[in-house]
Amino acid sequence: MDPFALDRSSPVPLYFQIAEQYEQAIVDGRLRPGDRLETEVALARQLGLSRPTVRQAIQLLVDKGLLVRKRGVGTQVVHAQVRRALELTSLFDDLSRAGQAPRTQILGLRRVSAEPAQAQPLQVAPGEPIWLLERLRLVGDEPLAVLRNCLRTGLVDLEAFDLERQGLYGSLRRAGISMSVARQRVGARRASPAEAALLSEDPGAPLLTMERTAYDNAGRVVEFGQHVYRPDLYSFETTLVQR
Amino acid sequence: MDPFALDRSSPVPLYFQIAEQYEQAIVDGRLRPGDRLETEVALARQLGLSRPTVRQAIQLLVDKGLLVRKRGVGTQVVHAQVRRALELTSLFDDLSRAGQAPRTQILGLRRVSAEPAQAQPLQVAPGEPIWLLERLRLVGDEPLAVLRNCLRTGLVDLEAFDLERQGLYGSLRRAGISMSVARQRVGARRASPAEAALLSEDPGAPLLTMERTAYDNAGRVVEFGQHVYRPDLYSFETTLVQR
DNA sequence: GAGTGGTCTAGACCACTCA
DNA sequence: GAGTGGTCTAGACCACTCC
Repeated sequence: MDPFALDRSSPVPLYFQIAEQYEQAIVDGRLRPGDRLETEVALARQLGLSRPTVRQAIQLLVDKGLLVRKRGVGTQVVHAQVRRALELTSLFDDLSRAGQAPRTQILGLRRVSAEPAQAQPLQVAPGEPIWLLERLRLVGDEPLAVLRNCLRTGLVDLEAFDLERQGLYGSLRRAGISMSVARQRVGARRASPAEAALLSEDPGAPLLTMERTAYDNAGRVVEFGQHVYRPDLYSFETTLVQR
Repeated sequence: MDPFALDRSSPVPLYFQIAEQYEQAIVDGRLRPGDRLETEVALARQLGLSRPTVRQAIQLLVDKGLLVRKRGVGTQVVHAQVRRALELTSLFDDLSRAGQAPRTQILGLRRVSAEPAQAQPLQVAPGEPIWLLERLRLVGDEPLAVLRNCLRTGLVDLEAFDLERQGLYGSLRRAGISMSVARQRVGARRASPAEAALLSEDPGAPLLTMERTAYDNAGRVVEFGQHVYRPDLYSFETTLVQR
């Protein structure tokens, strides 16, 4: 490993700068699966930092599934091909980063009265107005997913944003709304006739489903989504870490 | 919140004791969604601990998606019905804890020569001997999933364990092998005729699929699984946290 | 016995939020 | 301006692994 370049005047925390450089080294192949890192104490001495700061950096990468630690032994790069972990982002971000040129087609955006099935996850009273957004996601010319989202009104005026270009999460970020936590459930079912038509699939074809409820950093529900994906074009990848 | 009972002679770390008691309070309803916790400094003073220790406890629950923090504001309980997050466990554990009396039927356990498709994820040479384990999981009398696992030989003698009663992960734990990290991919596809017969489904019915590679805390591949689930009986739940 | 990561202390300064 | 969480320091002792 090359020496680190730390910028103490940067607003980026030191532990994050360290973690970024290690992550890059792993992705680049400068650190290979099974390689041992230097000990936390040695690293702290070399970098002129305290051990807790170095430890915080390593912990970040352990949580991402890139490193494994063993007491009395040391810290090693995990023996796995590194792929991007599932993060709290939208499908739009996922595909943009994969360079696949996603497009979005708005099928409908309107204010409706919340039905009980929508009101409950959004934690509003039934009959209250909510945003209902339906979109078709395409990658190239292939339809990929049908996205259906419910949002509380009052948070943001969705019609003011270019949802086709920025995606929903990008628009929310621009409005100053940042997601903090999300719960999601992934399942499967047959395509309805309408979904099959939109996705160029046979009726009854298997679809991957995802339901997600997202919360801001005040713990309030921001968004509830029910999405269906073509399983030949999309799947969900997660890294699980024992804590 | 009631005062905490900390046991400094316990081998359980103090930060974990604190986190456990908060988690219990949230599950019990003594702490309700939106409730504010006391400040980290105040908590440290009351508990007679340093602030970093208290902070470590809170971080654990933030990572679990139970609490949200906001600088300049405070720490709150997230506005969500609390459900168990997806952890690094097996389906057997999942169902046991849900009180659903899972059963396992071993369809086959044998040593085979690794085919390339099996050798690659296990990181052994093609043709090397590996364990191949096929099981049918049932809940009550309903078939739930077909589980197919490949393991490196040499780690453990699978025939020495009662896989029907303990599950695979339980057997590995007994053999002193603990999982540290796992990567998994969830998708969907049609049932093959054989799978349909095992799962009491129609051929071509939609199935939920999961591929998982698990690593021990030396970063070595331990297990590679390809599983299919009946989507009416099982789905995958995850909590995503912005870091 | 030497070396590792796991836990913990008792402070410090800062950026941010809100009144 | 007061109070919050975010970051960072410079140590300490312990449990565990390996030789």
